[in-house]
Amino acid sequence: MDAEFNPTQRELEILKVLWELEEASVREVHETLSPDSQLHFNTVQTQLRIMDDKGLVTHRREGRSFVYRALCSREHLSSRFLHKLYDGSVDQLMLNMLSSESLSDKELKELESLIADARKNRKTRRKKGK
Amino acid sequence: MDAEFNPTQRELEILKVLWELEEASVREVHETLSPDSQLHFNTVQTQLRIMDDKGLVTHRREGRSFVYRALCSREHLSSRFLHKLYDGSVDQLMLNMLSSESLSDKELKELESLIADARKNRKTRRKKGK
DNA sequence: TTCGATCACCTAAAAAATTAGGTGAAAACT
DNA sequence: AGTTTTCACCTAATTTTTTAGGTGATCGAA
Repeated sequence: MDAEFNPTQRELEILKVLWELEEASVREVHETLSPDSQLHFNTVQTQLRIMDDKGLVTHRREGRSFVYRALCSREHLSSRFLHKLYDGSVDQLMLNMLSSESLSDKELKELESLIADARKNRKTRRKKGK
Repeated sequence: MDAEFNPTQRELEILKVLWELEEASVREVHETLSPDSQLHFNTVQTQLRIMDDKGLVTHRREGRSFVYRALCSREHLSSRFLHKLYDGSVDQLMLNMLSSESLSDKELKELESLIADARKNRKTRRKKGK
């Protein structure tokens, strides 16, 4: 895959649908993405074909139609984006997000326990030898 | 500013330069962005003008040249991107990043106290009104 | 079996992003 | 003073993204 990969706005939306549905035909993507058919069916189809060319998604045949699947995960994408933005210093990002208004108190509280868990898991993992 | 704002690849690079330098003339941005002048000076200049039109940056005159400044922070941008990607459930992302190998134990520990601090500060701020 | 719906595929128009050439004015240098 | 450099500004070519029309094949229903 491309190292310098940056999904387009629309590509992102399509990826989100694929992540949600795991796998989806053009029709399914189209209907999920644009239930009121603002977007033309063919538009989505072309987009998916282009994304396929780019190596962003794959497809397999199922009967008469194609079933698409994303080739990169949500985490992969966000991680790459953040690394690009913060030049690798992810903890800097974390700090920033924590001090920003973007997280609710609830999220903050949840985070606290998440981190505790993460640390616990690390220890266990290390004892078992990675 | 635009609610549905998505910076372009190049726009992102330029923003990064502006974040780094706080403020910068076209020349400074150009030289930082492309020290070997792969990119034409005018290219950067045009890009900055467009970004100015979009409300992504501002400029002020300083002598004969313009000095540009970013109108959105790194945190703002990443926060927005992540919210878009994760539909608001940022803790999901955090969890993922925590379980990844990108953070050391030390960083993890620091984060823990950071979160504690953040929560404390929130409470204080709320008591004071706002 | 005929008709309409659905599909992949081909094509291309429209819009946006990216790049840079050219001009004239102001500044700096010689 | 004359030449070169630097700048904003104007313009446009190129590329990429976004959109969708048209064709023919296949499938299902009437």
